[in-house]
Amino acid sequence: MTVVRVALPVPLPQLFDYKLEDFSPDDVGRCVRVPFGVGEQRGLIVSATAEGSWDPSRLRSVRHVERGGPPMPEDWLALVNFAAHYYHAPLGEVVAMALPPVGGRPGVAKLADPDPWLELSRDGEVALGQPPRAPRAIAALVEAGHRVPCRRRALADAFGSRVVADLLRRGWLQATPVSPVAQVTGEPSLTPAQAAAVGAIETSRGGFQPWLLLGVTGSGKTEVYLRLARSVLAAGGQVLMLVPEIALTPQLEARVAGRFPCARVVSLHSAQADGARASGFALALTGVADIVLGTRLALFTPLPRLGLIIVDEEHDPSYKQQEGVRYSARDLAVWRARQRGVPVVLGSATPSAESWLHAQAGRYRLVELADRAVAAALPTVRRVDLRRQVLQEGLSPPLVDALAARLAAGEQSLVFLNRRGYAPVLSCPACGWASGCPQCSAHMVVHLVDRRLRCHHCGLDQEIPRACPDCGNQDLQPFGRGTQRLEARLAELFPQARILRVDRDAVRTRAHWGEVLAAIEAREVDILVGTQMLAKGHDFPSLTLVAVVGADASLFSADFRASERLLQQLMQVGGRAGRGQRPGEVWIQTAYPEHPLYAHLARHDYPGYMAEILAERRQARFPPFSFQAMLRADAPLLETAMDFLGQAAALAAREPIAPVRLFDPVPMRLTRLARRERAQLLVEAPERPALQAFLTRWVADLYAQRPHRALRWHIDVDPLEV
DNA sequence: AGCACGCCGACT
DNA sequence: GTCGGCGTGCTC
Repeated sequence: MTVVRVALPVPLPQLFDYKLEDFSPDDVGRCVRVPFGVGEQRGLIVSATAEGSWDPSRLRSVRHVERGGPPMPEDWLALVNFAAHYYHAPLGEVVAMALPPVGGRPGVAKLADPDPWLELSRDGEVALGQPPRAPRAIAALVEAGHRVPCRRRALADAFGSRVVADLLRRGWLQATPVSPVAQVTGEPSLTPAQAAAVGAIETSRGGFQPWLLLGVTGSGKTEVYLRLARSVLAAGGQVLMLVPEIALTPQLEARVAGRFPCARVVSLHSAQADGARASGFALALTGVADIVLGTRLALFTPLPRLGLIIVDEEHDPSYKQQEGVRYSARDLAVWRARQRGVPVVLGSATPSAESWLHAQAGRYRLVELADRAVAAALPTVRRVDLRRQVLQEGLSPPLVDALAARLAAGEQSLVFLNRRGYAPVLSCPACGWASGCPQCSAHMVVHLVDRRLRCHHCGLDQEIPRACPDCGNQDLQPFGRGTQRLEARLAELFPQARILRVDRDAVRTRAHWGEVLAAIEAREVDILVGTQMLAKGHDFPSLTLVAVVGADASLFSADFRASERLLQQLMQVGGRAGRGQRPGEVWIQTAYPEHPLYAHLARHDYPGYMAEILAERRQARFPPFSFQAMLRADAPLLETAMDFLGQAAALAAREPIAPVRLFDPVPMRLTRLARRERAQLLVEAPERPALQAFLTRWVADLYAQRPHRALRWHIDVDPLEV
């Protein structure tokens, strides 16, 4: 009789012990179904003990152990365990998040390679006869009778899966091991900087080493990743490649798969069907997958042969999960690399302040790709001084002229405004009514395209009122500007131009996104109007002008990370310009042309501005010179949330906590969200261990509280928004 | 988080 | 007489 400790997806900071009659040691890491309360739960065995801490007479029995596949390996359990401790989340919740969804559990069959390399023998050729709809390559293969490996799926497409199954049974077709780098296609020559970067990073193969790969947009970071991947694959390793968003993956996916036709490339992201995610996970777990390409959740992929981790655009905030278990996939990637003794490459043109400081301190090694691989020069940055311009619908005359010039020259322009909708608020000039969201402390945004008012926070969607709800005035005015309004204005100014708006409202699906990219590439668009969707990693070779509208708004934000983020965003979107043969220009409309951020941007001096940011943060003792955690609480009434945080502060004050510092509980900036009032309490410490030690005690105390039933709370370690 | 138990108010 | 409000407590 063995007692197993099971992690269950319940918000309780503990494991649950169960009896397991026919336990075998490799059941550790397996999923189980167990009785829990009146119902049943699915969980994971994380350890086994001779006797648990629980009264043995009250133990219940495991109902079912899922023994259909290999258990989760020990290093994977250590990873989720670390994440649970570091982020102070219940292990069961971390496990539930890290494993693929239940509905898509792969069967035993899917654990094997679903599309293996097969080799056709001479005998097989005879039996096949004339394939009905053979692709040319396979037809040639059959005619020549060569022993050339090909994919099972390709053969099945050509001859039908029944024929292939029959040939396999007769032994005329055999599975053959093929090196993932047996074929490598489309390697261009490397620039000297790329070659140097690859050479440098390769010296660390086979051991833990974080690298910060600093490469301006267009300098060819991806090529460096692919070269590094190649040598890891050749040495029998697996590569984990993280990218910020799903929208980016189809392009990259195609490029990776195209480069290594013999490698099994698996992509993982949250938009996938459960089954696809589960089988990708299984292929990685069984060591079939050579390259795993995915968003932050892919960090939790089990990889028995892991040889390299790549985190592309490491500064991107989407690596931090903002709900549930609030983990940073980038930070965990570095931990994972250390755990497995492999290098990790953090790539960005605009590294985060955190990574930049690590590089300066020598904890990460810095490699730089200084030159653009695809274009001669970086774009010229111009600042349009708004104090000397009369704006018309948000556009200054010089900017309009610049757009007109590009249009005349047959070149593409992009107008960047990070605010979707027509106008951020509808208001009544007569009585001052504004389109406040009834559920949030925010304004409902005017969407003129479909005549709706929408709250961008809770999703509430209403018809635009014909008259003021307060005074009946029929002349309601949209205030401010969003992408829709900008698009409308541009259409007025340039009736002959083909204008395409690209934001989350206009581009809803992945397929649509692909069409949009294709249209831009085919030069079927003259002027793009878009949000940050357009800012990320796409090559638009005919784009020569990027115009930034309304950037000033985040220049003086209360969030200390706002300027870092703005600079990153502007450099990213500016990097879209001039990636073809022609040089690009970036125009920025601003009332503060002398602001150091714009000045550094104009000089393409990221390190220079980063030095300023870091000096300010050091002075103010903000991260990365201090370490933070945020306790957030929400409830229907603000008072409930504030009371809980007050109690939490009192708990902390029971013993001396220096050097940890607690701030006063405050309502969040967006206090009301979806009918819940939110407040937060910031905790800060000069060192991570001090913060962690405090959090461990504090969170245990918090779990022991019995707060108001409507109250929800969570801890956010290393919060991005303060 | 769920879910059951339990103790008080206005209905068929 | 009961349906149902949500306070309280528990889950190996």
